[in-house]
Amino acid sequence: MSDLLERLRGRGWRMTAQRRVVAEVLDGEHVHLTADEVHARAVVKLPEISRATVYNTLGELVSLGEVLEVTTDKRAKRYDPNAHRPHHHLICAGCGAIRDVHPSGNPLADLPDSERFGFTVSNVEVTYRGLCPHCAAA
Amino acid sequence: MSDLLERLRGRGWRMTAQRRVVAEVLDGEHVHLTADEVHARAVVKLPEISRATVYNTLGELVSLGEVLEVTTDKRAKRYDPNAHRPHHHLICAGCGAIRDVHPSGNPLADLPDSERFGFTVSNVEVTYRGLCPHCAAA
DNA sequence: ATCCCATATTGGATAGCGTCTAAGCCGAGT
DNA sequence: ACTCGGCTTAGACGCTATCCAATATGGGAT
Ligand SMILES: [Mn+2]
Ligand SMILES: [Mn+2]
Ligand SMILES: [Zn+2]
Ligand SMILES: [Zn+2]
Repeated sequence: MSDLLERLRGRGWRMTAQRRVVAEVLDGEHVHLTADEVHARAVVKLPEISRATVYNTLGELVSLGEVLEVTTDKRAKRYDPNAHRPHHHLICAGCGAIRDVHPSGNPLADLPDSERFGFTVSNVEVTYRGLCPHCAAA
Repeated sequence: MSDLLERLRGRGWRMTAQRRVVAEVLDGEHVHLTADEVHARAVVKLPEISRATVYNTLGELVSLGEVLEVTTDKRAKRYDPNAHRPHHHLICAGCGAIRDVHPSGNPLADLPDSERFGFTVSNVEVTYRGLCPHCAAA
């Protein structure tokens, strides 16, 4: 993701201060931030950036395949900068902590043709749920 | 799910016209309805039922393990009456159609200890995405 | 059959998250 | 420097879900 700005420029993106700052926030920590969390961090570097622009930019990054959306519940969507290494997620039901995980095996191969109903299946998301060590102790 | 009312009564549920109607709606079609879709169908049989009661009842059925919540995107949660036979979901990115699927293999077993980070992992959801035959043709 | 009250229901207010719009701004090619 | 199509902005808006205080009722007790 470090050369994200180069790739985006190469795709004809007009480079603006706002887009640069959003990209920097995502590049900074490999965590799963909500749009408002991204906005809060962006405001530190560019105080006048608006929520709408953060939403717009995140949406574009998702369309370009540079960032993944993670929808784990009915609260805010989260944005995952780790789009280039396939992985799944492990979520604590107590505190909401999210960890990247890399299971062995390929769930796509586990779906037989007879269970595909003629669909063109292109993608699979696996979400493990449980309790983190801290929440399990409580 | 046909003896759902019996099971609920056995658990000390106070039986009301509203709860009966919500249960009947879920029992009727094995599809994945939103809360408002459940409400729309319930109103046909009990015109004065409120949205709040539908939300309350669905939440209770989820707590009791009789119905599952399916969160596939940032639109409305869907309620799955097929809670007693484990399965996963296949979703069309075009029209949003949802199908139950039964993959072979067990994704829980595919998550090695080294990828569990001390979590107590209790549950796994798999969501396949693609295009249904109709949307793939368009 | 009637009473009673803990529990359920109700409509409307409220909140969270995201999208949209109209007006002004600005990057970058010329 | 000029120009213009794309970008940004603030705030309005929409959808989904929850909360609330007032009212109604299921069903055990009498
Ligand atoms: Mn991730
Ligand atoms: Mn299902
Ligand atoms: Zn936790
Ligand atoms: Zn479709």
